[in-house]
Amino acid sequence: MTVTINDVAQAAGVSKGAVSYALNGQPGVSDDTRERILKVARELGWKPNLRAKGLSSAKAFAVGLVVARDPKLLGTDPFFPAFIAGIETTLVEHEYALVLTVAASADAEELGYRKLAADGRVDGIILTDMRVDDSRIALLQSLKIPAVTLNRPETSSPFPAVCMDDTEGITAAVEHLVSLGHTRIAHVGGPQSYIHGRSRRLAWQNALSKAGLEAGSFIEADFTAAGGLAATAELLRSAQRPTAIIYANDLMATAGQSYAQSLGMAVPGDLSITGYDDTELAKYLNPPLTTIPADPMLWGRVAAQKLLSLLGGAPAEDVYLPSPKLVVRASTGPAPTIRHN
Amino acid sequence: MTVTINDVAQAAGVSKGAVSYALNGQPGVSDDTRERILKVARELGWKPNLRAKGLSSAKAFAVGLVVARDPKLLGTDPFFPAFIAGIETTLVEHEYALVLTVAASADAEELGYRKLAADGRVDGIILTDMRVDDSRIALLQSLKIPAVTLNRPETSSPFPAVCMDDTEGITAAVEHLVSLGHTRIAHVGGPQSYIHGRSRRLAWQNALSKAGLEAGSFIEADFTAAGGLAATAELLRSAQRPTAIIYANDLMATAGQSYAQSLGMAVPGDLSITGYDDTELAKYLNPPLTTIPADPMLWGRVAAQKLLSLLGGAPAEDVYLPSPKLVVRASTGPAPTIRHN
DNA sequence: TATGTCTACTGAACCGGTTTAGTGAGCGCT
DNA sequence: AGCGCTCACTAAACCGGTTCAGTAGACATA
Repeated sequence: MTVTINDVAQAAGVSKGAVSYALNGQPGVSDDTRERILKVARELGWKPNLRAKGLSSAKAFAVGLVVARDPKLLGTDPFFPAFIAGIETTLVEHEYALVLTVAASADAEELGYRKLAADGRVDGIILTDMRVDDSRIALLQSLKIPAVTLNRPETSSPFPAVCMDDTEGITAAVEHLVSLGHTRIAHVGGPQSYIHGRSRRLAWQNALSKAGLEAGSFIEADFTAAGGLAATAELLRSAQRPTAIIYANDLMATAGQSYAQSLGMAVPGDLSITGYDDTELAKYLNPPLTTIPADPMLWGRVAAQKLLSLLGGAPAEDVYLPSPKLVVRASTGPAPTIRHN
Repeated sequence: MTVTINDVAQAAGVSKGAVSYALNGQPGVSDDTRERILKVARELGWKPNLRAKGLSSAKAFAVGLVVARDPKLLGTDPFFPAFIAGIETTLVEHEYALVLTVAASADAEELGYRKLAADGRVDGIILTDMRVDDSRIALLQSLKIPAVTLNRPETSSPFPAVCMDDTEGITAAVEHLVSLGHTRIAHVGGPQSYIHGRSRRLAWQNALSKAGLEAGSFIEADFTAAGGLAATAELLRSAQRPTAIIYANDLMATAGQSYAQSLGMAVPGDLSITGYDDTELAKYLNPPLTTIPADPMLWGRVAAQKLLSLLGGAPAEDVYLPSPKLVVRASTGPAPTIRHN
């Protein structure tokens, strides 16, 4: 049936061991013999059996990703698909596979990691959506499974981090709005338990104070359209109605924009809006959305590279990716001169 | 270190074989012995080694999914994430894992399937986005790997199909628009090389003729926002400008709606719009989008169930899921009485 | 009592690789 | 010539399960 290492050994007139050495580039065979073995293997069309390799070398040749999201909301998340595509571009080059787990609850998430480890499904894991005080770091340490994190967590982590600074983009958004004359710039953020939820809020806050403006209104939402709408409604209802809102992602921004328009407000005439992610839809909205690209493909590609090199024994050094730059479109404009409230 | 079957055998005072029989519920051991072995295994905290199991039983305990999409557009696809989540809900219950491959080109896609098979990474595969004359069916047959397909392909396929009829929803959309007085109902479809691209167009076409209307304008787009916009532009430019457009997915509908609005048209005053998918964003748009839910979660769950039962030796019978019903929102309304063209 | 059958189990082969221990040949050195 | 060393390779153990062939003992049957 399928050709095994034994067939190759027999055909080449050597032992299994010699074949193994020859094919793994290890010493123990002469150059002549090695070449002969390789030739025979090629002729026979031999492919190492991954399962056998895995058993004897205690490796899985796969990396894992656990996506913890409400499955109903997962479809609207522009990050993961592209992120996974990025991971894949690296993995295919190294004969690795991606094992994906989706977890709906925190318990399921932990179980997901435990199972991947216990079953030896993966050799390493990519941790995304880092949280403040993230318990997964200790978990993976106790499971003795290597990992890389997206951005460096605040708690000490032995795992290398692949970092992409989001403060620069948010800061640029604030400065852009300030230059347009806005003074009431609100922020609709993601959950503050996520470090990217926090860092975006802090960047917004700092940029405001740097511009000499008083603290703006902040509402903690949840990255969903529903949450973005609710937050927007609350902001527009308030006495100190903002003239611009910086959203922590495009989805909330889009929902907010639609909501404002449904109230009869003009965007950007009455309200300027910025998002984060630069989803494909952003430039096709009416008006097109000013936003900050997240480049999840690149992030995935580099994270996988880092993980593989870590598995290969490389030191656990952080990687820094270029900060994404603000993309200005038509959802931001000069601050209204006449106040509507 | 980790406890193996040998440890259990030794502790229970029996042979490896007996332990294997006992733990797999196979005959060959008495009830007394079986119970004793199970007890010892439990006490020792034994977990079968998946790699060893895989090697000796020639199974991977995993199923595969190859997603063929332009990675840049993948993020906007609401289908896959939820579909994958659905698959997962089934797999976790059966100790199976999901191996995900992302392919950017047709070549990469075929290579993806070949690799999954050659490496024995998976025991079965779920085929999505079925195409007219889909070469993957023959490919998987030649690779001797079981599969299930989403909807039944037109070419003969030995694989069970998990079917969700989309014609009923599209038909309902046409009828809904007809009842609102529309007579020029256009369709912006997906690539006609996909069976769901075709079936939606045919459903639209048939519903029109059934309503006694003349054939409407059809434009083949590509399920992307850019494509939706371009198609909409073309339709609105034409002499026979439609008063309603049925889009094959929400993304194109959203882009089309924004475009029409940017031209100063009112939705639904001047133009009624329907989508397909019922993405989370749909109900938060301005106006909220009339659309047809796709329920990818359910689809994924059932597809995985079907695949696992197929792997278990069950016969390859098709499964039929309930047809999704049209969700009417504010993007559809009475046909304009005064023509703008 | 001799024979056959069944049950309950053992020992070993097997899956297809990796790795370790061991061996014979060839070589340099004294 | 004799010693030790390295090189190139083999045989076998090993990873941790499954499964097949064989066997001892209990029991029924003629």
